[in-house]
Amino acid sequence: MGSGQPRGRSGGRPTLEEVAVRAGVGRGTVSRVINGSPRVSEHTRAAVEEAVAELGYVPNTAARALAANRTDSIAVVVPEPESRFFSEPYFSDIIHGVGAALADTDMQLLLTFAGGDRERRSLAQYLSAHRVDGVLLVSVHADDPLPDLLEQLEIPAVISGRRSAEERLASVDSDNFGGARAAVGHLLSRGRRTIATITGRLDVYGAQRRLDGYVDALTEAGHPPSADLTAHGDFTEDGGRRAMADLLARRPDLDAVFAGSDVMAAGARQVLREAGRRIPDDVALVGFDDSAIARHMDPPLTSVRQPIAEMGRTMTNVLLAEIADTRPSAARRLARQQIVLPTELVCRESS
Amino acid sequence: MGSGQPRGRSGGRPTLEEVAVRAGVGRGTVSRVINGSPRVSEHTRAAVEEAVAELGYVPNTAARALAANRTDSIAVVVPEPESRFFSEPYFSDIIHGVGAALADTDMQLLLTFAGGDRERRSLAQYLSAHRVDGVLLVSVHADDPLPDLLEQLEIPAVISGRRSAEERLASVDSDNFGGARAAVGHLLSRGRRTIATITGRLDVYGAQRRLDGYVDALTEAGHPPSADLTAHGDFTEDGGRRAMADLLARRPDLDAVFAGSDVMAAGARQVLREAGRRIPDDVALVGFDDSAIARHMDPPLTSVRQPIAEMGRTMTNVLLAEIADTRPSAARRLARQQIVLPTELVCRESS
DNA sequence: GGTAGGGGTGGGAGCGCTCCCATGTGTGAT
DNA sequence: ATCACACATGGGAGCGCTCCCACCCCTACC
Repeated sequence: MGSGQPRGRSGGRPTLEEVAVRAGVGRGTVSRVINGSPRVSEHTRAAVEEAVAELGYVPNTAARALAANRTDSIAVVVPEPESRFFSEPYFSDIIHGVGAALADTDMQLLLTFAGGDRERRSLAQYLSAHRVDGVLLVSVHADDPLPDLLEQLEIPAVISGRRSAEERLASVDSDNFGGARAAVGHLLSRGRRTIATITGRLDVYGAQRRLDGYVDALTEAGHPPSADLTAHGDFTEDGGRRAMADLLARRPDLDAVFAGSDVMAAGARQVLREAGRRIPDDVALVGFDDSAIARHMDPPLTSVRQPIAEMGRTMTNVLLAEIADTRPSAARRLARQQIVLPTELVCRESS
Repeated sequence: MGSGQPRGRSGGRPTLEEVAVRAGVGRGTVSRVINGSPRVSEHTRAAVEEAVAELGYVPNTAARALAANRTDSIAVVVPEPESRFFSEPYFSDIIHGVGAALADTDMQLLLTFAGGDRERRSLAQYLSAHRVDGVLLVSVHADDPLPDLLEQLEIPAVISGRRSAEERLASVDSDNFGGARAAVGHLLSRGRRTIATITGRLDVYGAQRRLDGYVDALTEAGHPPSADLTAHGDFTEDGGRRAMADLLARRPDLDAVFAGSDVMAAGARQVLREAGRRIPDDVALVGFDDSAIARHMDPPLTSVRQPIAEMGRTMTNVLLAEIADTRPSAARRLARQQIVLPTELVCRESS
């Protein structure tokens, strides 16, 4: 593709020039009005705005992009092959927030997929061509080369979550540590004492932080966790099942489980059932994400809610600010924000 | 927004002209090579391709769009306010398919939201400005003016599902009728005889077709359904609850329920539970969509799977074909495709 | 040997906009 | 009245590409 015929040369959509003629002013003046420059008299501005309305003028983006060397669009990069990503509402919610934040602007949202090798290459090329003003990176792995490429190209970018404690890019994360602490604190307050945890992939920073929060809450309460109460899942339901089976084998006396995601909690629930443990009577269960699964599970799952849509909104606003920032790149680099949004424990019947 | 400074004028990215100089040919020739025109000698083509590779040349989209009056991008219009839309994986899956189909092309994917009135207006303006080559319409209501606008502007468009039996736009739908028939047939084959149904909003064509399929299957089997076995939901969980309560009140003897969506089935399940009916022992339950909820429900829900990602892929291919079609618009109008993709019954423990 | 014809090629003329410099035009200070 | 300066305005010069016409040269045919 990429060829295709030019379709019926724009059935006479009005141009800047025509607006100028109609309003009896010069092109430059119309351009100033369109772009909200203050250097136009009130009277002239009114005349131009009238002409714009009469003609139904809409600026041609391509021409503007060409002349001004900006695109008025940002890209969301989706690490597609992870089907986990698509099977959870995370993606939809982030996009939801991004869309909301963008609604107040003229910016367009581009969706790009960084799935296979080929797609990654063409994405790199795409970014090198500066075809977007900024990039939103969703769910990036620690070893992804994309953030470095963006830094090198000096393309504004914001990452959801972060890759490590010292993230160089601007980032918006949720308080995984605090959420985990709250979840475990809740279990403690319910009288549970032998609290196990199922972690996500620990090369994902957020998963590590959830584990940290678990350890911290228990330690603070004077019940430092023994190592055999921690099992590692990989964010999948099956991983949750395996981890739960391990835990039961090692510590049949456990009376609560904090899972690093709802999906893993779903797997754990199944194994607990099969082992004849009642939830929450014998074992309390808490998840993370507060996804649809949590509400529909039997019993409904207590879970830590992340403000995902708000993360999307915040990411977008941070990105727009970076794009608008005209200071030298060194200053911009120093000003990069690291935002952490609060999480919230949603109590249901599983605990 | 929409203003913002031009960022560091393109640190010398190579242009067509520079490639031409390097390859020792004219601009026109390079353009021909880039666009795969056959009117270039093998020898010249090789020289140009080498120069392109050496310089790392990437065409400037804005310039191309301006000169050729095409954008190489398509838009997916998302009817955002429907939170139902975002809470189900439908959206993600469609996008997934669209992305896959687009991976083979140079087309870009734009996401536009048609939420509030303001957004709708700016979308209309956006489309009027022909800023995309084509549009994918997802989940459109029967009375939405957008499709008509698109037709009038002669912008190629494909709709997911359809608005009525005689859809004027090209469309890709799943076989709702067949899926419902299969679901009901399955219940009949399991010996159920008093089969009720909970419909979605009947102004959604697909919901009507599911009801039609239900009626058809029962009629064909010689058990034409009585009217009191049909209750109307609105695709929400709460609607499912209410409909189920109605049904139980009217026909306490029912032994199976076919719900028009998994979410409504979830609501129904709850009411059945509370009424002391065991699933599937007393009442068999079948849903529609095969969403994550179906898998995680207790007991896991038998459901009709729609090939959503494939719908996205197919829609995209149909749209690309329409965009490439250069015949007069009357001929194009006649050639609009109406595609129906098969559905599949996924049997689980609820039936 | 002359004349069509065709494939291959170069480059002018825009596409519609922004940027910026040059040119008014009015104000206040000198 | 004179100068300086700010503000408002017009329009030339591109931005990088595609389209298309003119041109060249070579083959084929008369």
